[in-house]
Amino acid sequence: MIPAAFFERDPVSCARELVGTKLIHGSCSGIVIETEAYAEHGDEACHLFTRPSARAFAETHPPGTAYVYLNYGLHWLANVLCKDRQTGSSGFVLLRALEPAGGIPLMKRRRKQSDLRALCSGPGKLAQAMGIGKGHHGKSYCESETFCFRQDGKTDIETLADRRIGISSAKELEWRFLAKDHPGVSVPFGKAR
DNA sequence: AAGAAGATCAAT
DNA sequence: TTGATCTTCTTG
Repeated sequence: MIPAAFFERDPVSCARELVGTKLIHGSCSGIVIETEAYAEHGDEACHLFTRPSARAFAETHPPGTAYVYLNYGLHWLANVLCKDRQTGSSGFVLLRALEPAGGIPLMKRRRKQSDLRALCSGPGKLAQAMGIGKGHHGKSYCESETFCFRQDGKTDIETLADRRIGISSAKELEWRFLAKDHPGVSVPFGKAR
């Protein structure tokens, strides 16, 4: 499994390098094909800028912890907490899309959706398909083989940087990372508004 | 106490 | 393009 030391860096590096790894939860797994970085400093879109509760969370949890929250009252979104060893500053990596790998029948049931392409092609869909929700908030991705990242994903992926999706501030930062030409991403390269 | 905004998704 | 649905934060 990827150790907590991996997340003791800035969130942009973590987000970029998570692309191509494999996310595991129980019997389900998928190759990470899209992520976004959110940083404590210089990023007004980050919850660490807008939400006191997120700052408290970052202070009381170690790097590699899941930060899971409900968005629009409907969708759970899964993040990983990062803390730079050098600077001490924090950030999050939002998991935005996977290429389904294992446990696909269960993912289809959770999503009520049989089209492989539509299973994990967005942060809300990904969390729903993988069964990640409220109960995972505060759990470490680095302590159990049944909830973690592994390096046995894909090594031949070319990763591109692009603007982030669905935010109203700090739109110019190219902190979304996606697998080049992959059909399973939430929004194709260059189509972010 | 009440209002607004929000890292989305599926249906129209 | 819109409605669904609720938590968090801000304002009064």
